[in-house]
Amino acid sequence: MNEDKITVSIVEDTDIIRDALHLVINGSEGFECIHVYADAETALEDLPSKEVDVVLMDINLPGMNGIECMALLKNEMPDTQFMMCTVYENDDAIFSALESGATGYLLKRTSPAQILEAIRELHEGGSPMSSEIARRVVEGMHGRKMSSKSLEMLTDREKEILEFLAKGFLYKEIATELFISKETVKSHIHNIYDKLHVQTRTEALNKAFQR
Amino acid sequence: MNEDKITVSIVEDTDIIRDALHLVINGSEGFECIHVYADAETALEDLPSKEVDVVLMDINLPGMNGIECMALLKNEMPDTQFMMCTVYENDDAIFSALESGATGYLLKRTSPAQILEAIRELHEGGSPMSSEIARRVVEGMHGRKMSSKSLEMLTDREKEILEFLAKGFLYKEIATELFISKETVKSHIHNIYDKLHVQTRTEALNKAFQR
DNA sequence: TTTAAAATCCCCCAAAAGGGCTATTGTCTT
DNA sequence: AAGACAATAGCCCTTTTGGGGGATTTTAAA
Repeated sequence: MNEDKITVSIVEDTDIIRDALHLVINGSEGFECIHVYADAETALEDLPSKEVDVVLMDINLPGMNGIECMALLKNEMPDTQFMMCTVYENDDAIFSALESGATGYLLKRTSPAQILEAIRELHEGGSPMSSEIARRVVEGMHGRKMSSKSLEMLTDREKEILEFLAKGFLYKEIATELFISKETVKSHIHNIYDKLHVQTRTEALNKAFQR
Repeated sequence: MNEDKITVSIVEDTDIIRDALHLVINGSEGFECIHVYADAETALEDLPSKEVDVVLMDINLPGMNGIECMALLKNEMPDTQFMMCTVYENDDAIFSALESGATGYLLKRTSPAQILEAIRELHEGGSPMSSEIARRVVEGMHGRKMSSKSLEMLTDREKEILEFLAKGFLYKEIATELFISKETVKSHIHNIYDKLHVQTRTEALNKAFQR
């Protein structure tokens, strides 16, 4: 009877919000809120022994913050989906949450109906994000490929060799890979460094890609 | 009278789809489709001289593909928002589109109503993505910080030195920065390489960060 | 056809990186 | 007090990098 319900846990320190979420979720067809926690430490103790589909995690918690807590929990519960649910919309919080394993990210002003919809979407394999969040994420990716400014001066061959440099290949390995001599590889790299105004491999990679 | 309309252009080679989008957009309150193109080359010639809020761009075009076309257009029209609209959902297409400047990414099976909603969202500063796409993007970010598995074995000092390695510092520069000898830096790096099972700086950085 | 840009290769040489090994000094935990 | 670990530092040695040149060939453009 409830094998088709989506099970949810909540980690949220503000009583009113926690209780409201609890009520909304339990009052909705197809959802069941099975645990609530007021802080990271309690959640860390109790949650790993349970099975739950989705965890709604606040970031601003007393003591350990929600991102760290989520990162630790995700290790022990790799199949559980974590949705950050917070007022923070600064890039650091967003990126470190997503990099640490969150798959959804909602702002607190999201309506109950949207939260339920997001939980369902998360459970079905999507990654619900408030649209402002999505934009931040996408903008974080812009211009990652090649800082076209410097890179467009590179020839195709040079870009090809740059790819190998990025993979950490030795000159002689690149030479073997491309069926050319080590000296030629050196020449190309010399030209690449000239064009990018750098002296070392790492500088070149930092300039060529965004990192 | 139409300063509040969202102006849209379409680049799409399939006649039926192009016409259908055209009709849907022009038939909807608040939207106006002002140009349509059947291929990248024509769009590149004509679009930069126009002003348009949103461009719907197909990826699979005859001749130049939509991603390249969008990258070139984005350079000349930095304020225009580009939404990729395609059947492709492989990671390469998604990432290179977003890295090249797209801010939205829809799959073709999206309904007309959702497409209109997405255009509006895009125009208002969001980044509409089909949920499968969002998940791919988010998964692309997972584990970017530090592959905690290998990195948690590093001491604080070692992590500190790793940061300098990432910036491309020479051993002696790191030594100066940290007020220790070059030999000590070398020792730390040696230990880092041991723990990460690598032999070179670039390998270490590739393993430590996700790139 | 002349020119220019790419791609190819070689030599010399110095600086940097990295492997291996040992050793001292703290600090913390048993 | 003993053991473990971290941070510090040094020495010897090899490989890799990267900076200078210079040279040839192929390809593309003017």
